[in-house]
Amino acid sequence: MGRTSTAKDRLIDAMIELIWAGSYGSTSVDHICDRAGVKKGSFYHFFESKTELALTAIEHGWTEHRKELDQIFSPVVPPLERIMHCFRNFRQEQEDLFKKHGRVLGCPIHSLGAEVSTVDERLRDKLQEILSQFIRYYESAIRDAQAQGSIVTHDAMALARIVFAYSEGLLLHARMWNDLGRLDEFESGAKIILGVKG
Amino acid sequence: MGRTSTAKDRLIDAMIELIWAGSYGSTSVDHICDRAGVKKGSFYHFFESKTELALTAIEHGWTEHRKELDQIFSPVVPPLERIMHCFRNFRQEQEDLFKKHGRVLGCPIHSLGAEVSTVDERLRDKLQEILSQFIRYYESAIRDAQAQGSIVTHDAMALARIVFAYSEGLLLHARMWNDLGRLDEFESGAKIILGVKG
DNA sequence: TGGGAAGTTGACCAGTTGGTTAATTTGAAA
DNA sequence: TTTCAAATTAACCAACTGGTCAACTTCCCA
Repeated sequence: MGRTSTAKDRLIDAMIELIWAGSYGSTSVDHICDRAGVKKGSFYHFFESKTELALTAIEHGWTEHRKELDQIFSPVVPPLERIMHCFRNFRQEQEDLFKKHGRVLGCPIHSLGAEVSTVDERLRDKLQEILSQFIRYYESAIRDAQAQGSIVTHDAMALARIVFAYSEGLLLHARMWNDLGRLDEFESGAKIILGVKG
Repeated sequence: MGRTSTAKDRLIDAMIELIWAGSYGSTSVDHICDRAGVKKGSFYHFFESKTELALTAIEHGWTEHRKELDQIFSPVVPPLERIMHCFRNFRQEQEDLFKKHGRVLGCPIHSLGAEVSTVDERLRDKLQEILSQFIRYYESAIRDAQAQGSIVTHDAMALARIVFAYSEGLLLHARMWNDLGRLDEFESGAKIILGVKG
């Protein structure tokens, strides 16, 4: 079997951190290796290319995040509460990152998407796939809310897309202004969009 | 006085195009020079650094864009029509870019902001400034709509921010999916957010 | 206990990065 | 027509880019 190693995971973690804190372009293979405590030779032992590691890292991050989302969006929870809880979760996550990095980092999928979608189609496809999955959480919650009568809409999907676009926009602003306060509007904004009072 | 030259403008145009079509990271000084038909020595004759050119280019692009916005958001136009017209204008602009580049490019300020805001603070500040100015168009239109009674809200600024975040999110999706169709929702989405029927 | 698969290492590569320089050409204005 | 400030050019730089490789070490498992 040969020896075992944690280098692969360390590389994945380093990649996620560096892209999130900076950008894809600002994250060089050397930086990744330094951060992970891995020599470049080992890097290319585990990954074919930088793009390949990015792909793996994104996939890995999403798989982790989905676990949380599946709990937050559990059908057991009242539909609108799911969405509000999700937003509160975003805010908490950004707060934790702020404590660690001294910066609001926003959503890595979107920041990365904005950067690479015209440049690297394999990354773009992967990011698309993740976002397509993400929006389904909103979609089904909104559909449930509609069925339950807590909101009124004739097009749950359209509403989900608005909420989604809105949340991304807000996260991006929080990153650009390095201001957690921007995320306070999350819930009130969602209520306005969904037409809920309170 | 010495000789005159258009090289500076050509560099600015090339920078805007390349960043918009790709990213800041994917846009090298050599690429810019090639595109502009300018030698690197001349580049550094006109600009201190790549960042300096980016700053100038962004400023220049915004100055141009503002001319259009000032017309679209003229107080003479009914307030909600201003916003709808602005969105139709976005869509038209993206359509033109699509014809030219074969890609939906989205909003360069946001794509760039997502990429560089944690990395280059001078660029970040400039982008912040532009976005802060932009949102004022929405803000005053919404305030006018409120005064005029065509919408009901107790916080025009908050509503403006929602519309703004939403529009950015949508533009980013259009870029990521390379799909102009995503921009069709612009007006209907804004109407839902603003609580207008139709 | 030892064989061998798996992980590690550092030296190496060619191409690109942002940026510099000194010499040269140009053309607007006096 | 001269002048000289401004523009152009090509050659150059060190640092860094993503990526390769052959030799070497480790340690799981039979």
